[in-house]
This record gives sequence, C-alpha cells and structure tokens, in this order.
Amino acid sequence: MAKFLIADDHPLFREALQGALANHFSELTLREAEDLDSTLAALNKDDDVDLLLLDLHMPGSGDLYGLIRVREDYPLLPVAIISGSEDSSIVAKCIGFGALGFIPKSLPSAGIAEAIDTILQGETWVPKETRERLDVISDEDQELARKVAELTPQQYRVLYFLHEGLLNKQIAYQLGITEATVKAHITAIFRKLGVYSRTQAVLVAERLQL
Amino acid sequence: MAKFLIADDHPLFREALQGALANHFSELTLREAEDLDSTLAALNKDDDVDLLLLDLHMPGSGDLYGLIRVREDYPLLPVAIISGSEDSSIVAKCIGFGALGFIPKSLPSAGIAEAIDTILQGETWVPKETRERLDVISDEDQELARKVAELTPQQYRVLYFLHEGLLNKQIAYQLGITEATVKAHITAIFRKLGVYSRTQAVLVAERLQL
DNA sequence: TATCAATCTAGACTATGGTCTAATAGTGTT
DNA sequence: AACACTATTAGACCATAGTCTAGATTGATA
Repeated sequence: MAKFLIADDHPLFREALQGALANHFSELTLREAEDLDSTLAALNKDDDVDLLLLDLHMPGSGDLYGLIRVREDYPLLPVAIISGSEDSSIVAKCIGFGALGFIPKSLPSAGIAEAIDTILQGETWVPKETRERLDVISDEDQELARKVAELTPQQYRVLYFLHEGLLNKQIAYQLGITEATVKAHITAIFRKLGVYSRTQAVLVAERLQL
Repeated sequence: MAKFLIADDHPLFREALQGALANHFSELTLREAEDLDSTLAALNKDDDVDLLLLDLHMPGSGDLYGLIRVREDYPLLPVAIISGSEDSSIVAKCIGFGALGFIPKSLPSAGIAEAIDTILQGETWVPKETRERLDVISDEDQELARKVAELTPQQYRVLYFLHEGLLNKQIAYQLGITEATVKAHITAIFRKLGVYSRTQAVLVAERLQL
C-alpha cells in the first residue's frame, strides 16, 4: 500500500498524474498540495508518505528552494521532481540537491510509472537525454544550499525580491510590511548565508538558481 | 599572404601556436599582443589583419569582455577564440557574441590549422563535442552585450569588482582612486546598462558571465 | 593652434542600505 | 501553566550608495 504526495499548483495536472498512477499502482493513497506551505504541512501531518512528487515551479518559492527546504526537513523522504522543462543543468542541480528522480511532464504515463518504480527502489531516475550529462554539484554549492535551507519562508521571499533587483522600499510594498522589517530580514539573511552585502547575497541566489 | 594577430598572455603558448601555424601557412605575418589594451592598439595600427586569435582569459578583462569589445570596434574582423576550457555554454556564448571559431588549447596542431582554414573561409568552427549543443544567445543578451561594449576600460574594471561583491571603498583601494570617483563610474555604468542599482548591474554582469 | 568631445577625477549633498535593540506572537517542551 | 526558543515586526541610529555639479586631462579634428 503506497502513499504518495503530489505537490503541483496545476489542478489539471494533478488529476492527470493521479489517473496515470492509479492505472499502475493497485493500492494507492494520494495526498495533494498546491504550494510549498501546504506541502510541508501535509508532510508534517502524514509521517508515512513513501514518495513526494514535487513540481519545480511552485507559487511562493523559487525553483530549487522547495526541494532544498523539503530535503532539509525530511532528509529520508524520496523526492521525485516533476517539471515542464528538462534542461540538463537543472536536472543536475535537482539530483545534486538530493532528488532521487527528475520526471519531465512530457513523459507518457507508462514512462512516468516506470520512473516512479525505479525511484521507489531507491535508485535514481532521470530522462535518457540527460543521463550522461550529470555534472556534479560542487561542495561549495552543497554548502550554500544547506545555508539557504535555514532561511525562513519570509526571509526567502525577501531574498527572492532582492535577487530581482528591487529596493528595500519596493520589497516592503510587495510583502505588505515596513521597510524597517525588510532591513531586519536582510540582516538575518546575511548572517545565515555568511555574506555582508546585498550584492553578495544576490550572487549566492544566482549561483543556486533560486 | 596572411596576417594574424595572436592575443594571449602566455608567451610559451604564443610561441607554440606560431610554430604550428608556420608549418601550415607558407606566407604568414604574425603580430602578438598580451593583454586587451595591446590587442586593441595592434588592431588600430595594422588595419589589414586577417584573423585575430584571442585568448578568453586575458589579464585586465573578464572572460567575454575582450571579445565583446573587439567585436564592437572591429565588427568585420574574423575572431577565433582560443581557450583552455571547452565548456559548451562558454562556446555558445563566444559564437553568439560574434566569434567565428572556438579553438581549445588541447587541440593538436593539425586540428588547429584545419580549424583556422575553416574560419578563414568565413565558416564557423567549434570542437566536435560541442557542435550539437550550440544554444542560441537570446536577443536580450545580445542587447546587453552591446551595452557592455560601451563601457570604458575603467568602468569595466569597476563593474568587475562590483560583481565580486566589493564595497565602493574597497574598489577605490583596488584601483587606487577615491571613493567619490568610484561612485561616479558606477553612476555612468548604470546609465549605460540601463539599470538603477548596483544589484541589477551585478545581475547583468552575471548573465553575460563577465 | 584652437576646439570639440569624451573620459577621469572628485567634493557636496541626498537617498538607500544595514546594525542594534527590543517588543510581540507563536511553538513545542517539561 | 510556565518555560525556552524562534520568527516577525519595527524604531533609532550610523554607514554606504548614488546624484549632481564641475574641473582637469587626453585625443581627435578643423
């Protein structure tokens, strides 16, 4: 009896994936989540989830932040990344940051089932095309990912806007808080990332493609 | 009677390249340069150079700045990039920014001669391994490169240190000028790049891998 | 030589960024 | 319930960033 959690903001895709899985797995319990917060909440409630199917692009989080965050909180949970893109450098980063598999949305349902079987056996699965191009993630990037995982969701949002090149005033408006609070968050981000200016913080975010 | 300009800071490599070329081209005039300034000076003096062999890593300039700069000043001059690395994304960027060829230093001399023959005929030459991976450079990146080419050498140096995450005070010390001057350069950089904060300027530099 | 244009330089001034301190609210623990 | 711990909030204060103005230098050109 397998229990999966599907985290994807697209209801139609969740439904399609559910259909594909139901055909392949006879006994199956599915949970759903539509953003990072509800994903973490679901994982917190259900401690016996066998596999997380995690969309890369989720509202309220940068591309890799969701994965990094989940890996930090639940290091033993198998995670398969679901993504519309299949750029090999993205695939490499996902695997490097601890995902067991990378499943492109373009994959037909039989392929998806096969990929998930592989992953449930504890093996890595990535699309054929990218199988030979898995550049290793450097130790420094691993270290940076660990640091980014320490950011709170609000701090992460601030870092996101920082990375967009926004002024503190603009970030404050976007998040509906005062500029003073934004500054406090930024100072906390600096501490956690081990940098001392917004420029360096942005470079860290850029390096991890957050 | 061909005339080439070799721009590489490594005297030994210039010599080796010279030997390889002399064997293949019967009539050959060679000019040499060891940094970006002397390269531009040599091009300015000799207006009948047939080919520039340009090292990617040159003292006093970021990786792509030399190419961007030369292409801006001499758009008709064929340029072959010489480089120790042969990372496909770098190759793609060089070709995208107007180089006709990309010659890895690891190539045996017969291969180098063949590559240069191809380039002199006006065709593009890149290493076999990267031939199928030449992602196109986006229009925005082309536009950004055009803007970066407008920077003066000193402004470029400031942008370089900006991208390292240095404070204005530190940049001033590195360049031996006052902080006020650094600020003036930074304002000029903003104007030319069309941005309004150092963070955004750094993101532009990052995007072009300068 | 005179002159125009561009670059480099820098001081004075204003806006933005960043630190320190501290209060509030939520969370899990004993 | 009392406790420690952490996230979030923000005001006051100082440092850094960025703009405006302007003089000095260089190089090309008439």
